[in-house]
Amino acid sequence: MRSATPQSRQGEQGPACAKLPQVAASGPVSHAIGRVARLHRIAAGRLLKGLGLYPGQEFVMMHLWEAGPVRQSELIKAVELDPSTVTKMLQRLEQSGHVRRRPDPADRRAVLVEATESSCALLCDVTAAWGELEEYTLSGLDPEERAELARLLSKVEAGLCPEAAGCPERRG
Amino acid sequence: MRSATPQSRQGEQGPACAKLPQVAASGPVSHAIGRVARLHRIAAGRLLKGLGLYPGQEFVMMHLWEAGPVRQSELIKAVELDPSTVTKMLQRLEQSGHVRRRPDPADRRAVLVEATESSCALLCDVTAAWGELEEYTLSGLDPEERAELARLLSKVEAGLCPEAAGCPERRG
DNA sequence: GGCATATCATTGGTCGGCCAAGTAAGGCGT
DNA sequence: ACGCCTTACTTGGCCGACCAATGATATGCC
Repeated sequence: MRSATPQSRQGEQGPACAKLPQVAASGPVSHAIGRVARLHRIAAGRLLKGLGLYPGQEFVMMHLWEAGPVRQSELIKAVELDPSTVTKMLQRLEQSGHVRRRPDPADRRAVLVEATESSCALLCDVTAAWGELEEYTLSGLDPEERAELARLLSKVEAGLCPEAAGCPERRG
Repeated sequence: MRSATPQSRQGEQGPACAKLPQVAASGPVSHAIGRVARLHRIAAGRLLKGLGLYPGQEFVMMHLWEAGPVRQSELIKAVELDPSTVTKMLQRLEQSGHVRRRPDPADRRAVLVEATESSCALLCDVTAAWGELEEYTLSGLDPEERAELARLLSKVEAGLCPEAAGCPERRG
């Protein structure tokens, strides 16, 4: 109801346009998840920018730092992303010198991926940035709330994740 | 060895690669937010797919359905996205017939956006899908947990959002 | 051995999302 | 009336992320 009298043309749209009181209010948690994730990602982006990484790449690098040279397929499983996403990310990470790739001698389909030495210098910075992000995200929540949030999120994740097969595909 | 004993080559990475116990475990909530949001978006995508919408577009359409013809700048404020994001989304929504745009007679810079009649037929479906998504997301949480999650998320959002100016830009 | 199938990775395309820059038009102040 | 700042949108470029389809290799089965 701000500018532009909302019902000006609204009522004329047709019978199918049953006016619901508060469309946007439906699914408050879903909305919140989206917005929080977006803001969180932006914050991550800022912290990572100075380190030469883009948001999302930290996960890959962290796994590489932690696990050493790994097969790409394993990396994909670890970060739980689409293979094509990882491929493209690795191409960019390779080009920016954070990662090295070579064919796996034991399996000519596979590719071994490892963090470069220079990238290892980032480990501490990234870890610090990540910790800072966590703190920034949770500022304003006391320890108890933080634990509860972590618990609830992992519960939601569990409900969202494994049922990829049985999740609602169509309505009805 | 195929799964590769994790420490096989690890120690050789170099001195800069100080081994941290669980790099990935740092920032558990941040990790969870990212993963939950991703899964949530995928679920939303599935539900929306049959309706001809892509995830993210629902917010725009919902606002248009609710508010009627609005200035694009107002839409941008409402959905809290980058102007360029909204521009491109609207171009696609216009092309797919969900939205109509025309210049604002009162301000020749501005553009008025409104949902098309045909798109209004989707209102109920989208609302239903959105409700289903909410339910699917929260399945496994009792009412009390749901309320608590909503509360915590909005607290996190509040902490993340307004301090866009004062948020951590660099480490230190 | 030889063929069907599964796995690994890549390519191409599409979207959402951001930033940075640019254009166009209104609004002021003097 | 002129210049100047602000607002409103667009464009181009880039990245993460998905899906679908493809080419290469391994492997299983007969």
